[in-house]
Amino acid sequence: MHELFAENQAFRAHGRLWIEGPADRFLGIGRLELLERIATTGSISRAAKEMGMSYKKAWDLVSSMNTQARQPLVSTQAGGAHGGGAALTEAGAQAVAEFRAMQARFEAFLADETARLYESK
Amino acid sequence: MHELFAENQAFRAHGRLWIEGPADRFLGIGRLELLERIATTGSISRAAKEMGMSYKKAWDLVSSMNTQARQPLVSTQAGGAHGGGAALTEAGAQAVAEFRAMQARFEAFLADETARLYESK
DNA sequence: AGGCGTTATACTTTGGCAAACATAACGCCT
DNA sequence: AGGCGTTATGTTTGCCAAAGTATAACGCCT
Repeated sequence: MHELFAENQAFRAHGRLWIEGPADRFLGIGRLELLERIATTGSISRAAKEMGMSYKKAWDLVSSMNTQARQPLVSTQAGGAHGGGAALTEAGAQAVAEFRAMQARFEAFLADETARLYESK
Repeated sequence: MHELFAENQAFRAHGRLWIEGPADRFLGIGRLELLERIATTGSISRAAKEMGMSYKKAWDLVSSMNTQARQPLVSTQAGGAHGGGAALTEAGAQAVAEFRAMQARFEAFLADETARLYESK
């Protein structure tokens, strides 16, 4: 047992991981979740509502990702059947898959570091 | 070369790492730097000034760390020679060393993930 | 043609939090 | 005793990012 950190595992390694783009933050856990919900709901507004996020904020995030990436991650249509909608592009689906994997490796790293806090020297 | 991320290495994995304590954030890169400067300057106020941080904020951070840890990380004296001062305790020095190492492993992880963005599949 | 739900974008308001300000206490030192 | 630089703590101010409000355009569908 480690001397510094208390016996009841009250200390844990936490963190945030994201990909920084040419202009701005490009993709983090929040944007990832938004992309996933756009994929399942077929619309930015429904994805935003599910996350308790304003449509404006969601749209700004999508815009930030689309303008930074070589190819847009989300394709949109204003008007049409059901008023329009949005979907992931090929590049969008690929970005989701890659960042999910990166995030999983990060969570393994954090679990490892938390364990290390309590291992005897 | 990867299809998603542009040719000029404009995308990089970034992140923040910290140790969450029983009540609150316990130790991150900002608090670490503060502790290190307390060690070298011998005072909270000088450490804060070096970092462009208000004394109050620095004191609040020290207080948060001292109350969460089993033993205080920083010992202080109000009044006395030169008005008083502050120093790292044994536990404080140990916390600095351990978190420095954790942060170094994290930076290696980030460099690895950045490289992975550009490796061919 | 008009309705609907969506995307698209500008403008205004608000809330939370960091910074600034203020004050007291402490204990050596001259 | 009084000054000094520090710790210790409460209160106020200000800022800016987030949220909210408003409006327009789009294109299927009845």
